[in-house]
Amino acid sequence: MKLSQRGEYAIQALLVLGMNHGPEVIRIKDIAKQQNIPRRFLEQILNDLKSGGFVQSRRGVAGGYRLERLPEEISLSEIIRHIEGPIESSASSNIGDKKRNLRSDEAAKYAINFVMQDVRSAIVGVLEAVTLSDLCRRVLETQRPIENSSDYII
Amino acid sequence: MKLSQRGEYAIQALLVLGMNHGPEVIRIKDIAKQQNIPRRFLEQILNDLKSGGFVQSRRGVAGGYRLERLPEEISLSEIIRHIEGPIESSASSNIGDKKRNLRSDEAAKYAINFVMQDVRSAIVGVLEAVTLSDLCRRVLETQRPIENSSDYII
DNA sequence: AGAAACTTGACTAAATCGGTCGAGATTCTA
DNA sequence: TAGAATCTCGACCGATTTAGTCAAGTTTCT
Repeated sequence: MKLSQRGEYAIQALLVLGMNHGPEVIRIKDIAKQQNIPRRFLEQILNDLKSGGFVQSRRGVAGGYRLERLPEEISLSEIIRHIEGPIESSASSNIGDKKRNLRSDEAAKYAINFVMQDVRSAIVGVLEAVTLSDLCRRVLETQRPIENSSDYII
Repeated sequence: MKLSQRGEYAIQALLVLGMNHGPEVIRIKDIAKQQNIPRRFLEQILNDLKSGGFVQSRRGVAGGYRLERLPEEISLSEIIRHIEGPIESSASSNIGDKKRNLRSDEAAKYAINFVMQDVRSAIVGVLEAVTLSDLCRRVLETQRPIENSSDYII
């Protein structure tokens, strides 16, 4: 299970928008700079996220992006499914429910597909449980681990 | 999580060898025909499985392949790991244990990687639990679902 | 000796990936 | 109302990966 660069960038961008969640809008340029993402590439990705209903945009000189939904209501599985295509491949539905009189290669593929379906369920299970705001929290913890630490007295 | 064609063929081939497990050897040609796999491509794959210690080969006119290990002792995770490369990407180890003073893109990547690690564990968990012989059993069930069925009386 | 099989490594066509680019549409501000 | 800043849309491109082919071997049986 490898997350594509595109997918990782998408989550990074959403993470920035999630960290600065509010009515105001953030420019592509700033996201690109902060997260070190190629700007033109990020344009594509944000556009895609917009058509997926994850973000809103404002054009013009004071334009930019903001989240369209609450960070608590966006799960990683949705993001990844939209950006990388469906996690559960539809290949299984070819044979699907016949289950009888299969050629031996079909029988083999069917059995393999059965366990791959379990794999995909497991993946979705994990990703479903993690929201954008969960991820934001983790970033905060990572970035400010020193506050309230006892060995930080002058 | 998409299984590559190569990976699917590999499992299909092992499945054939698992179904006919014994001292005798099975020809590439027959596996290819039964599973409808391009013969030249299958040669490559079986070779790869051989170097991975999954199968043995015999050359010459009465040659062919057989399993090197018992079907009960070959897990899907091993097969897939060998044929598709490691499931757990090593990308995480770049940052890994610093966890402090990260640039914001590093912090984001770190958080993302954390959950992806969970995803990979979940995948491995499923694949680890399924052996080749489990898969063989399933194929048998699929191919002969009618035996002992009450509506199969002449 | 010859046929039948595996072995090895190079090769190729097509798809995907990561990314760039140009030209346009919108909106703010002076 | 001009111009600058910003998002928008779609075409394009080079590198890598994937799926598969091929040729020339080597080994073994008969």
